Amino acid sequence: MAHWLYKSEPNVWSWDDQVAKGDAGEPWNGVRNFLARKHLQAMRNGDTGFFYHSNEGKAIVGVVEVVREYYPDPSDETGRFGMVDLKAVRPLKRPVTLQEIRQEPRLADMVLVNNSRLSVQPVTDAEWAVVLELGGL
DNA sequence: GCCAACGTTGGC
DNA sequence: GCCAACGTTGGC
Repeated sequence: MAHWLYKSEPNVWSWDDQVAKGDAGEPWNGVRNFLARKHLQAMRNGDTGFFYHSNEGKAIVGVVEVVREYYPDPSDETGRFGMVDLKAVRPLKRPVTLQEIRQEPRLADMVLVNNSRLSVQPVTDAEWAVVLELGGL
């Protein structure tokens, strides 16, 4: 099973918003980047990912799961981009901040550190375990 | 609020 | 198919 990281500005779509949707999940729409699309297309039902708050908070705050695989994004007029549905699984006991991630040698290769602008990123199994550990899970 | 980094667009 | 210009993102 693969792992991912999703970035969202909390004033647009926050972890609390995601939790409020419950098990029904919510489309992760609005991606307009080809590399991010590639990652979305590679996702499978049951894949888990981190929910990251950019700008405000700058921290990984929770775990989400893919509940619907890639399908067209109706908000994309060009028809080139799609989305997946995500549901909230559980929050981290404590948020893992970007600062902590930068200071952790085992996370030096995380995409978040090296290409912070990519909105949907792959996370390796090793990185997944380290972040869960830092987050108290 | 600034600015660096990056991805996309469009002219040639 | 290249590359300059532009727009956007996101950390600080």
